[in-house]
Amino acid sequence: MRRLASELDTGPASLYVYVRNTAELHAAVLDELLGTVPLATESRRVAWNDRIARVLGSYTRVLMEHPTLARSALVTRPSGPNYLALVDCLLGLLREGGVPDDRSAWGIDLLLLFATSIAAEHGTRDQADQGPEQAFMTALRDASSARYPAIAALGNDLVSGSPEARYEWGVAVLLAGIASASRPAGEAEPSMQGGATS
Amino acid sequence: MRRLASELDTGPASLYVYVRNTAELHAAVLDELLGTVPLATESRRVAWNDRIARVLGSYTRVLMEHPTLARSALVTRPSGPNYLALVDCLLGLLREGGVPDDRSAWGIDLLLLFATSIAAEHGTRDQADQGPEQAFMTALRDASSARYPAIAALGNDLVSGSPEARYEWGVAVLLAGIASASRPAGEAEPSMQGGATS
DNA sequence: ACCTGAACACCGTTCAAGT
DNA sequence: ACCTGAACACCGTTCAAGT
Repeated sequence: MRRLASELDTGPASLYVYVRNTAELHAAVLDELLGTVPLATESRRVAWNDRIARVLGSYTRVLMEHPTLARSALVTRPSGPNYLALVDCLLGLLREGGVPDDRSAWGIDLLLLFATSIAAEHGTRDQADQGPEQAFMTALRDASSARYPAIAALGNDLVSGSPEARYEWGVAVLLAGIASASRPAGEAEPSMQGGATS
Repeated sequence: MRRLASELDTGPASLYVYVRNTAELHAAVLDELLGTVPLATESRRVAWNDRIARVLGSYTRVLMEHPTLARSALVTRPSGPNYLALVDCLLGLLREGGVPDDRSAWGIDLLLLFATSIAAEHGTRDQADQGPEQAFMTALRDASSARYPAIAALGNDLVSGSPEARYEWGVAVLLAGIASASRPAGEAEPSMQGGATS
């Protein structure tokens, strides 16, 4: 807020004429950036999974370059026009892939949550402290096989693979799971003791 | 920092003798809290998926009650003894379910990322402003069918279901996907142009 | 009516100075 | 050697006062 204000040569108070708080500012900026992600309406002759992976990848890349926005998007769900267009595009691709409507409705949340949280996690490390992911990795490597037998048994598998390969695999896992896991029955109409309503 | 310091009747500077920064403090507190999650070694005669869902649910519940820690865990990957015990337990359950080692090695990350980010997202809303999830939901409902055809086509499916039902389904999706999506070949040894190493 | 200076109530972190 | 008061450099948000 203060940085933006001084960039605009005013006091921070002036911003509150246009925006209610930081969350709303973040949401507005993010939606503006989302205007740049290409929605895969162009590419023909590409499998629907790959087109989803591509669109989701663009979204992830935008958030990766702006980790603050990713973290913000995680707590304040975006709902700007460009975000809705992204959702619409992904829903269309899932339908194209023959995923049943009720499954893609919930599945879209999973895909976007995954992309957003990966970006919030891995987003540009400011310092050269190489991140705490590495600390976790070495903790896994050094884990005593007496106390943590399963970790020790897995060995190098746990720390293998580039972040990119893991990301791609995550998307594949979600798509496979969304296509195969059926939704619980009787959730269309919330029950009398329902949780989401009111 | 300052709040904890004044709780301890000192200046905030004193804390830096025991802890390097806020992230490290958060990690230490979280690991302490994780000491309370019951690791499913007890329950016999329950399907492995359900036992995973149960353990992951306990983890999620802890984070839900401490949203700040959830957000912190998302950017600074925990690596304390109790977190490692949780990872070890989940790996054991996946193996018990017959999931191949290389898949469960990467799958564990997906499960924990999902739980952590759900908690960061839904964690105790401080105010009574009912959260921005609701704003997104109504945005979906009001989406013009001309601009967002796929959203309009899905209709009520998009906004159906309690958060709990969606969470449970998310875990099911991940487990189904992890079991079915094979890992990309040739990732065990990073290639010469590999990304994770160095 | 529209904008904003100045203040309020906070943060995390550092470091020189104390015991 | 171990601890810490006080300061530094920031935040987001509000509101009375200005034009």
